[in-house]
Amino acid sequence: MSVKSISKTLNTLDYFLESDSRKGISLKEICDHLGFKKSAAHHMLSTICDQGYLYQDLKSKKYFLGSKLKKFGEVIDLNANSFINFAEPFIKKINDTTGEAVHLASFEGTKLITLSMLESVHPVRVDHGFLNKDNAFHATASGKAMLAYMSEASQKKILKVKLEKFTNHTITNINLLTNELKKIKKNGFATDDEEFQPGVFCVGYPIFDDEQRPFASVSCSSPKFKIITDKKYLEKIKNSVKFSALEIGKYFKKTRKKGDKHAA
Amino acid sequence: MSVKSISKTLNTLDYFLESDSRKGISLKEICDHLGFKKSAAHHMLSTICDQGYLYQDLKSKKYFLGSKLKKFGEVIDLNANSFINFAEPFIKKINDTTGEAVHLASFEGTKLITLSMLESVHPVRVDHGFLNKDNAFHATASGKAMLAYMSEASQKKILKVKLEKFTNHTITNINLLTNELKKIKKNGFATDDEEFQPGVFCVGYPIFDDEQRPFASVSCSSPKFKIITDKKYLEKIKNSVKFSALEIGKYFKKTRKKGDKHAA
DNA sequence: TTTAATGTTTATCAATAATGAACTTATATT
DNA sequence: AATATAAGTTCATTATTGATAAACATTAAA
Repeated sequence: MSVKSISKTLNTLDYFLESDSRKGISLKEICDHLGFKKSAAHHMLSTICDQGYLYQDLKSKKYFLGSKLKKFGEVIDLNANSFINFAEPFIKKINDTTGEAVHLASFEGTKLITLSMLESVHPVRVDHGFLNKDNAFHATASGKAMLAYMSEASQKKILKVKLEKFTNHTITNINLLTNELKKIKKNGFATDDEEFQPGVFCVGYPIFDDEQRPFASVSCSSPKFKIITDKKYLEKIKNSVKFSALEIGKYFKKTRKKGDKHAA
Repeated sequence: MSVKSISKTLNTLDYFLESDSRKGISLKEICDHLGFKKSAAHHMLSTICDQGYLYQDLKSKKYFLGSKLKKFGEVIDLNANSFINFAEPFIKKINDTTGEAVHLASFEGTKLITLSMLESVHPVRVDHGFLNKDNAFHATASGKAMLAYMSEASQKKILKVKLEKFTNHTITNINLLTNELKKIKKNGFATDDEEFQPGVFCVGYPIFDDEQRPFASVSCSSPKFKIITDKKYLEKIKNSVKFSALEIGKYFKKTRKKGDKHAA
């Protein structure tokens, strides 16, 4: 069960993030885009403004992001940036050797998140930019690479949602997926054979923390036809991703302390 | 009228900001601190997690700030940082010459906000750190310096809330305050004579944007007894703050464009 | 100045969020 | 390891609350 007025509120904040809100957003625009009645929206926005998450310009009546939200960024930066920075050169290395798009992923609860990415440098490139992968744990190499090494309990929680069918190749059957995960654990890496986007083949390796739990993953995406026509190409990618995944994993040997979070 | 479930939600997010949430916060702790029933809190938190603003660790069940909140920081940084950076050396200059605490303030809607600050270097120092000044427009030199130069309509909106009495000197009568604002406009600067904190005297000058509207203000806080015992001290502070306020105002002559926000 | 459009307030009513109990899972203690 | 205790989750019920629509106010446009 979810609380409707909370969803609406957070969807509204999302809208400020997606659209260019620097010149403010009017009540009307918010209602039009999110399907709210102006009266209800007004109550909602007043409440949000009271708390300082948004504010309303006194003259134009338009709404702006409140500086309080900036503080969250500062707090979260403190936590996550050092890992991303550590990983950066190794992500770059995959990108340099393969020329393909590379993604560093992690997860928050049951959601797959993208920590950083580098795009393909090839003319025919795989461009999935910052596609929302929230619910694509089961359909991506990044997701499956982590999933395979999680406890059964964690797997269950993540997979209890309906497995969305992104392409004809997406594995939406839980049993088939469980088998796939076992295979991944045996092989040490995951693939995504057009399961998320047609024509795109990905290879993903898990990154383990100091307790040998999957904390993140790196993946490399390439056009499927290249994999088919050049058998050695897949090997090249696999080697590159594997190497970087191992190197990034060394982050935890240096810096992480016991009792930290991320105990999936 | 405000929407209760929204307030609760945002208060909850605030709690993550105030407390050190890096190791997660339990449902219990949230309930204890904010006075929620665990059942209701669970519904609320599930909804927030669905939207990615928080997430729940699969094993420990504790809640963490979601990386989505980081994105707000990035967007807002883009907007505001350049002004703060521009102002920084002039804030520093006041701090250097007086040794007292200096604040750069602005406002969002009807809320007074602190953009940056430097603490006093004196042994007996005025330490109001990051005291929440949301509702202290009427009781601070920063607030009054901006208020004095706003349109009547804007003044009215800001002052329609109950004027909180922080000290015996706080002006809580709207008529007295209106007179005070007129005097400020005539003098060109505002003072806070123990109106916000006992024993603290502040001087504040407004900073105008390219349309001659008050956009921000600088203030300098010193112990009241220094002002009393050394008559020249106040002049020294006033000169220093005035100079910096004027210099910071030059920001708008260079960079700001028409049609921007902040049309108070 | 009039009209249109957007934003704000209010009172009412149906929908929804809060409740407490039952249940499950995790943690602590013996 | 077994039990006890505490924390987290789910469910059905009911009262509260948030959505509504209409009236009102303000701003922008004609």
